[in-house]
Amino acid sequence: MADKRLTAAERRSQLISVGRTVFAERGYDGASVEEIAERAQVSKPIVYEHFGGKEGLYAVVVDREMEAVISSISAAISHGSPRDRLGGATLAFLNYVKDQPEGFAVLSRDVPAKVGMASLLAEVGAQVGDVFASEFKRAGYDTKAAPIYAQALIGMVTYVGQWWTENQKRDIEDIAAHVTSLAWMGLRHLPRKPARLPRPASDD
Amino acid sequence: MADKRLTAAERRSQLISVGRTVFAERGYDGASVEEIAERAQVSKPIVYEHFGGKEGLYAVVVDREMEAVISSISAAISHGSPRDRLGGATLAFLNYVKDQPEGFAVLSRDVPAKVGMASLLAEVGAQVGDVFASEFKRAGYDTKAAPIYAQALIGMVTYVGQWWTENQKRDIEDIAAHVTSLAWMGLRHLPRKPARLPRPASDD
DNA sequence: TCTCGTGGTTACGCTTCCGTAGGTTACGGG
DNA sequence: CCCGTAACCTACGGAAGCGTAACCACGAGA
Repeated sequence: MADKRLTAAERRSQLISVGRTVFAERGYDGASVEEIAERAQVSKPIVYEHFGGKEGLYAVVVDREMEAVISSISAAISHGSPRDRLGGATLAFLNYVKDQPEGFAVLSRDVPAKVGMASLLAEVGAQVGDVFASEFKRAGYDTKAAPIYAQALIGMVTYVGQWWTENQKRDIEDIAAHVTSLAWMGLRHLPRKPARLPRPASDD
Repeated sequence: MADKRLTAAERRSQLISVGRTVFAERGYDGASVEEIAERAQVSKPIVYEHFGGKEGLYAVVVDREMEAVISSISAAISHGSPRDRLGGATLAFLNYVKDQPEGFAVLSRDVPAKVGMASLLAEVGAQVGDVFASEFKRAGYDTKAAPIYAQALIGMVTYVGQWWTENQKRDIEDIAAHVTSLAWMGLRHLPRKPARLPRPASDD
């Protein structure tokens, strides 16, 4: 039955793991402390003992996952040519999705406060936007457009990651290479001013 | 106080509108029938009278929004050059985000069943993937990569839409033009085989 | 063997909601 | 003037689910 008594540290670590699984499956609101306790073969107050409540456990889980993604991506963009950095970041993110699908699910789901994937991506987006802005300035492009491209790239990568988890799991490096290629070629060949779009046929 | 008695049709239509707002703010689980009823200046059983329950109202709201998005995009891609179609679809989607932010929020949030944005995008993704596949075949490219590019494009557009709602609301046509430009240029200049990515520094 | 701390448990109060049963007001036609 | 029907309400049953109070078990040292 393995209903041995664990030390506080062991139990805590186990609860974090179980909690991540349950939060990934059901989201923050949908997850119940009882289910987490039950899956850990333990009763509810233990969870309160260790984390003070649902939100406390959730905070720990999210924090750990954020840390994991950030450090992984940071390492990838720390050196190399611009193109290598773009490709490295893409691959790093997609590898996280592959290796930690539960963590990715937790971060992607709706969250109570201002944590989670949304805020992470907002920050990454702002940083990428800044990098683009300086590059754009050098090349004589409109710097005000830089954030748009940054957001577009992030959306590209994250959505592909989401898609990968839900469909046939192809080779992630292959996918990363294709996505990087699309992004890089798009950026390299940007016109100084984008072409005007056809007006929709609604009014005028 | 405007607490007049409405006809069934009027009340129904009002409840759909109020429901959309509340579902947009709180999501399906977070929304309560009581709050919807309260905001409609009506008591709870009225909602059950008209829609049979929370899920019934939700289904109607989602159905209407799906219809709106699909018809808008369909119109945009029905004619013109490939590039115009790409730009038209992008603009149509972003215009929906702009004009119906509540509807977009409802569709984007987590949902109980298999409805909502996720399934919509999955379908759109499959269709775009098919178009790309035939184009790729003509041009002698690897057709197996087509879905990747389709997903990447969809992620790009939807994430930019999301970002737009949360930040300074710039001119949507301008944004659509930039996004289209990035996508189009990326696609036009795709290499036959993407460059290999640098391996991450982990193993081997 | 007593006792004391660590790692548990059962049982409950309280709130929030969904969904429903049964009663109440206004209004138009005979 | 009266009655039926369409629109609406108050009030409740019951299920989750969070968080807590209060009580057990068991092993190690005095």
